[in-house]
Amino acid sequence: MEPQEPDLTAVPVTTVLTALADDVRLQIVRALAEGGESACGSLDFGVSKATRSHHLKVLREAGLTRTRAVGTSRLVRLRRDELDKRYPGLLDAVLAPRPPA
Amino acid sequence: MEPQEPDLTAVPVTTVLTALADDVRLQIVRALAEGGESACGSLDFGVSKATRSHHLKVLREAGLTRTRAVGTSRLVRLRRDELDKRYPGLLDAVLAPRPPA
DNA sequence: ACCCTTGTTCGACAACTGTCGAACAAGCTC
DNA sequence: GAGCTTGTTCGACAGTTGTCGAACAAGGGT
Repeated sequence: MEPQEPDLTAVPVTTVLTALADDVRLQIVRALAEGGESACGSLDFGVSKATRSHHLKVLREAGLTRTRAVGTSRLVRLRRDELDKRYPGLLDAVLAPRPPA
Repeated sequence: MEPQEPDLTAVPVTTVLTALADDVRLQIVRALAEGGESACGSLDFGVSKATRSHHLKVLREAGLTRTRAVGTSRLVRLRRDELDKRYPGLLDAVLAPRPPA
């Protein structure tokens, strides 16, 4: 049971949307979109590491990210290309900056 | 006590995504996108009317739909233009048909 | 070997969510 | 007005979710 990283065609849209529909996770995705591959530890958004680990798992299982272990760290990256292919425009739409009002 | 339909700028993205991240609601949105303004009653997707009413409320409060009363019915419609303006590409991305595999 | 760093997993808990039937409200039609 | 149609609201209930601290696991450095 290692690759908890599903094929995108096997993930329902609602699962992807659910994964994106959380503030912490959206911040993580945004950070990954802007900063590229990052260590889990650098993705700190004010929750405990247990909670962060949970959110990263949700993202991974929704097909949004890939994780690889390097030393004691784990590097996480967004599956941008695949996502853009299966959900054209989705990430752009979600991550786009919006006028505050 | 009119149904409240928030200004889109007042709705967090996560709220919109949460509203879309449900199978029944997604079917409703899809039906509205394809069929235009529809009566609540015509939006039957195998849940009780209480549940359907709940989902329509979630959509309305997320700024996705508008509702107006006509006789004993209520006509619901998608706030397409506003949504496309605030979240360019989002609805297109979510509603687009996807290859099954 | 020891410890420190980095993460994951394990309960536990409160909050939220989807669902239903029943009761209620408001408007048509007879 | 009586009754029907169309929806909403009100508990209630089970399931899911976000959160945490604590325990655990694995690697690296000294």
